[in-house]
Amino acid sequence: MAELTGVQKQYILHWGEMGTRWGINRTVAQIHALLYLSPRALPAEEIAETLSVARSNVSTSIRELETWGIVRAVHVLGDRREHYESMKDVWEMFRLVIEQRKRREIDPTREMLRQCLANLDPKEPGADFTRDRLAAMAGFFEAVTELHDQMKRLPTGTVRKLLRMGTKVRKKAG
Amino acid sequence: MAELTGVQKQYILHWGEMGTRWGINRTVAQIHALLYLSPRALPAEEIAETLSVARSNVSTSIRELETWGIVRAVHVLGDRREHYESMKDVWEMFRLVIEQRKRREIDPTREMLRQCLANLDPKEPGADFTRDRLAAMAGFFEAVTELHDQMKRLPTGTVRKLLRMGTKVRKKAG
DNA sequence: CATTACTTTCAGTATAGACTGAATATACAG
DNA sequence: CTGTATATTCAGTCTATACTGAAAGTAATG
Repeated sequence: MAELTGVQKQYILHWGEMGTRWGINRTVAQIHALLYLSPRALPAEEIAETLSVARSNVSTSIRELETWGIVRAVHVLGDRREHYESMKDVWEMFRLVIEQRKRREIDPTREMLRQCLANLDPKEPGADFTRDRLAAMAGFFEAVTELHDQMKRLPTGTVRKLLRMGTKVRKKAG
Repeated sequence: MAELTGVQKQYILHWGEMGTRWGINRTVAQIHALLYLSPRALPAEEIAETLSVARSNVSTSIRELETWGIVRAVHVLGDRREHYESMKDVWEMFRLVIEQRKRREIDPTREMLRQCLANLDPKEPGADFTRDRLAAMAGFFEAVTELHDQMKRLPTGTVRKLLRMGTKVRKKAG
């Protein structure tokens, strides 16, 4: 098992920390960090040793990363074990994560807001006020969804191009 | 103390749930939801009763919301107690939260990546590979920062306008 | 088909962070 | 000043979630 370099340690610890702040399990994030920096696919056993976590914990965490679609198992000739590697395209990685978090969190929230607006009894005291607040929030989430859809249609690399165009775009819109 | 309507309950519970998924304390999120839907500012006592949490818990949570800048104390004539109200402008609210999370999480990550690139020993095995990975990640975070800066300069409402222009913008960039 | 290598599951344990309530601090009213 | 209303702090408790290790499951090998 290769020891971690100082830089790897720094990156992995930070990434784990950031993960927790965004509702992602620390170990899951650390494993992702390790694989992202690894030039070769690693077997679960080695991941467990390197990060000092239980083998079973690696198993569960890897599965989570696989469901995100940012880690996959590969096979190495002459080795029965699964080896895991991370996707290397950072933009694609975040695109996948964002798309899925949108599906799991934004979409249900939009649905909830729609439900609330539907359930709203106009005879309740303050119903008008409540409707305004719900509608404003719903509008925001619709916009976020719109933004996401627009981005999704862009081929990789175009977002970066758009950013460079930023100033011009702002002028047109302003 | 006013009882919650069904719609309020639904909204508050969902909002609390979403909070936890994004690393925000459930109670903090629930209090925000309650205040957002409330047509009048509420004293801490009433918030505690309505949500069935300890008065002290409300105190702490309110302070957190105040540091985000999305809740503030107001005074009611003939009442010594502080009453709390939420900002109602949804866009501004999210702008504040995003700006601060960027400062707390994106900026330190950029810094960490810079540090890592600086600390990288070119004699270490695989240093070139590591540098590539770090640089790619750093590029992404720079882009996110750029995007954030661009947005920050837009007056409220313009983002919505831009979204409507989306298709045209995509053509220009494509 | 027995053995070995590897992976997953899961019941129990550990732990970080949330929450409570009593104690303390603050500030207003009389 | 004294008493009362309100707000904050903090030590201890609770709880949701992460994590472990043993047991069960799966699959390759000889």
